[in-house]
Formats: sequence, structure tokens, C-alpha cells
Amino acid sequence: MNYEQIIQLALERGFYFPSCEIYSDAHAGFWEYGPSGVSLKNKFIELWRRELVRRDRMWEIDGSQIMSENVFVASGHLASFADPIATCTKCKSIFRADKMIEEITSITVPESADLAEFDKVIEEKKIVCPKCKGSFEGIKKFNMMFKVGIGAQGESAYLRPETCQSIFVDFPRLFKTMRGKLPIGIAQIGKSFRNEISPRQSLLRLREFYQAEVEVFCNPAKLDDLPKFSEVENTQIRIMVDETIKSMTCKEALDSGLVPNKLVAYYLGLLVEFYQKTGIDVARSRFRKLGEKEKAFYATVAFDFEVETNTGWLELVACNYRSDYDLKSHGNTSKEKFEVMDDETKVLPHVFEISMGIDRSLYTMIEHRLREDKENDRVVLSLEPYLSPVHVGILSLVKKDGLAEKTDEVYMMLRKKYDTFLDHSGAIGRRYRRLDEVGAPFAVTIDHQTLEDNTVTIRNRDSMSQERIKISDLDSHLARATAFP
RNA sequence: GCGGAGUUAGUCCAGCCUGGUAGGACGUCAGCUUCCCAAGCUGAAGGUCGCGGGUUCAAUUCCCGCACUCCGCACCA
Repeated sequence: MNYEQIIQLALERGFYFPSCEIYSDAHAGFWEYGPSGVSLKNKFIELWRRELVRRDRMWEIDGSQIMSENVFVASGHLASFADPIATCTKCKSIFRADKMIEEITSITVPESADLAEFDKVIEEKKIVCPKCKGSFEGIKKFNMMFKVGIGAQGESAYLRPETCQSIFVDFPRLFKTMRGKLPIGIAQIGKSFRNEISPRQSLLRLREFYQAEVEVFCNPAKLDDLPKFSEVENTQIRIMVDETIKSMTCKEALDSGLVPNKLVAYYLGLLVEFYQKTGIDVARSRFRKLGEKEKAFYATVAFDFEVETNTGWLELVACNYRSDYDLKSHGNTSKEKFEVMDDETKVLPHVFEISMGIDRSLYTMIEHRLREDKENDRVVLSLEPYLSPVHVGILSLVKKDGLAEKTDEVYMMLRKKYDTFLDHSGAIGRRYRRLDEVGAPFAVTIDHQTLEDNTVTIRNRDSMSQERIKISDLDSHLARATAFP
């Protein structure tokens, strides 16, 4: 199914829609989740907790979205999360100053250079707008962080551009109070904010978005000392090697040197096992090692986990080996001690990060699972039962003869434990179709026979087949069928 | 941010050229019918035509600005 069809489903079935849409001053890059979207998101997060946080005995925290200025002085975002931009006075086109200068003159001015240096080169080399030959106004820095004013004085603070800064800042306390031992993963789900120049394609590039991040703190001397690696050594991952994607086990990726150490290989394996269970087609995924120029300013080694969608390859997760960049820097700026003891030795931990984009993942789950069943004239969202916004529809075949009342009884019995949808009205086939579109894996139908022997039919979304079971067996049947793997 | 195309009911779209304040399909709701896969019949709700300004006796329609959406470019931890 293509992008337009996904959007249409999202709008019609309550997955997501534009924020503040009734007002004309609404800004681009902000979207809301409706009931179906929230239900799907919650289940995705629960799966993430199971497959990463609990499996690997991580700690999960929930930090503030607004953080103080010093956090971003230390993290480097204040200086580096900004691009030097040149604006044409005539056609108002905006260019990345460093890239434009390099293209035209082959002179490399570092991105972080003083702004006057850019101006100097532009003046000396008489650089004009590549589009309209207009002249440039002075170089400015465009920082992608949202600045906020705190209190009556409006003191500077920022909406976090990545959730992980909370984890770094909290690390000393957490390690002491939670009796930490390296390696330890600290996880967080939350919102991040980036003032993108051009947000696009609904959930794929947002200005306010959800991240699920894991920061693994480790002893850099022990990156290959990881017994639990055996759990994933035979897990298949797909990785780019010289422009082609190769499928191999984590062990092969490690042995061939494509992945630098066991710790990284272990988490790449966990990640793929997680995504397999989201229903995203991992046969259309790849890890791509980023080149020097593509990497974030804090990363020494970086792999993007990407999946193929109708809009092209889409980055779902950034896996960055951040070394001691963050802890060292926060240590220097705050004077807090970040060294910890590991086997009688004092070490400043290194960090390996798994930074997941939730919104993009949800989009991909829908795209990979939405199909048109032409034979039966329906659209089906074949989500895994444990991820479906609605677990089970509860329908009366007809309303009269006491069937509606009986249906209500069944609904009351199940509604607290499962995500249910009660529906009495309209043609039965139409109600089944509606449930198919929100991905409900089951539909229970109460018919006349129910009144006689307390059995109901339960319909399977994908096969459209039905079986008759006792009402008293419904709970155990559904519990089994909707359980997380 | 640039260029192009759009914005009319929950969704998809017609109407605009040739100004006189809106219509279809699907969907939704109610009733009838129907004991199992978008059937049928009857009825109903739902739109200040993206926002602001201009021209005009009169603007959904013409003009301008802005916002948003999509596509391309640029950007993208």
C-alpha cells in the first residue's frame, strides 16, 4: 500500500492526524495520535520493554523534556547542532554555508568555524547565489533546538533534541543508588524536539517526536568480554557491504570485522529480534555503517538500521558508539564525577546507543502490514495480535431477540482485560470489514445458537474463517492468542 | 527555504475558466429487513468552500499575501 493509502487509513480510522488542524496558524511537523494510534503505540512500547529493557535487565527512566542550557553546552548541541547558513538577498534561497563554499571553491571551512570566516571566504572568492547570482547576507547559525524561557525572567533552557541527555545527566545518581555494574543499559521513552527546516511526510519527519533510546554504559576494555553474546550469535542480520546487502549471523558479522566488537554485535542482534516481532519485514531491512561525513558529531562508529518503505529506505534506528564523549564532557562542565569502579579499576564508561524513532516505526508497521484483499473486497491491517489497537470485536449478529443483551454480557466480561470494540448495528459483513481495517485479529459474534448453548463464533481476521467456542472458553482462548511472544 | 501542484462534509472528489454563498460517491447515525462477510429500502446528521486582505451591489469562484499538504531540490542527530 502506498503513502496516500496509509494516510487515508490513518485519518479515517483514528491512527494519526495533523495537530491543531482547525486553526490556520498550525505549524508543520506536528501530528497527533488518535485512539487507534495510541493503542498501537502503547503495545509497541510494551514490546520494546519486553525485548530490550527487561530482557537485558536495563533501567528505565523518564526525564524532563526541558533541560537547562548547560546540558547542551556540555553535549555540544548548542555549538554543533546548528548549521551555518547563507541566505541569498535576492531569491531568499538558503544554503549550508560550509557545503556551498566547498563545492564552489574547494576550500574547506569547518562547520564549527567562526562565522566571520565564512563571510571572509565568500567576500574574497566573490561567491554568489548558485541559483540567481544574488549576493549573500551575513552567515547565520541556525540551531535546530527549540529555546524556551523559564519563569518571569525568561531564562534560557531548551527542549531536548534527543532523550538520551537525561540518561547521561542522571547516570551518576543511578549508578550509585541502583547498585550499578558495567555493562548496564539505561533506557527511556519520551519526546524530543527538533526545529526541522522542512518537516515532511507526516510521521516520518516531525518537529516533535517520540524516541525510545537505550544507552549502554560499558568498560571500553571489555567490549569483547560479553558471555550473553551467545544468545544472539546465530541471529541473522542484514548489513551493507560495498553497496550490497548481505545476510549473516551476528557471529559472522563480528568475525568478519564488519561490526567492531561483541557488545555492538549483541545489541544489533537484539534490535533485529525486536523488529521481527513488530511485524516489520526485516527481510527488507539493513544496517548501514555511516561514513565520516554522515555521522553525528558525537559518534565514533555509527550504524543506521533502515527499512525499505514506499518512500525509499527509511532510518528507524541510529546505533552510535559515542565513546566517552558525553560523560567526559558532562563531567568537565558540571564537575560531577562520572568514573565508576569496574573490577577494582576506575573507568570512565563508554556509551553505545540504540536510538529508535517510534513514530517512523509505527508508520512502517502499518505500511508493511496493510494489504488490499481484492478477492474479498477488503483492506486488512494484518498486525500481530499482541500489537493490534483492538484485540477483539464483539458483535451481535442481529440486534433483536435478546442477542444485543447477550452481546453486552460478553462485552462486559472481556472489556477490562482486552481492547474490545462493541458493535450492534449494520450489516455483519461491514462490521467485520471495519475491524479488519483497524487490525483487530478476532471478532466474536453472538447469534441465536448462543442463547441455546452459550457458544459464540470467533472469526479470524486473516483467514476469515470461524470456529465456535464456549463463552466460558473465550478468555483463555483470547489470552493465548493475543499474548506477547 | 526554493520551484511545481493542491486545499470544498469523516474520506475521495465535482463545481470555479463564463461571480448570484454548494453537489456526488463512499462513510456515519436512526428505523425496517437480514441467523455470518461492504446487499436492499426509508429517513437524518454533517460544510462560516484553509486563513486574511483586495476588486465587486455580490467572492467557494477573480487578484494578492500567509499557512498547511504532496512532489522535486536543498537540509536531515
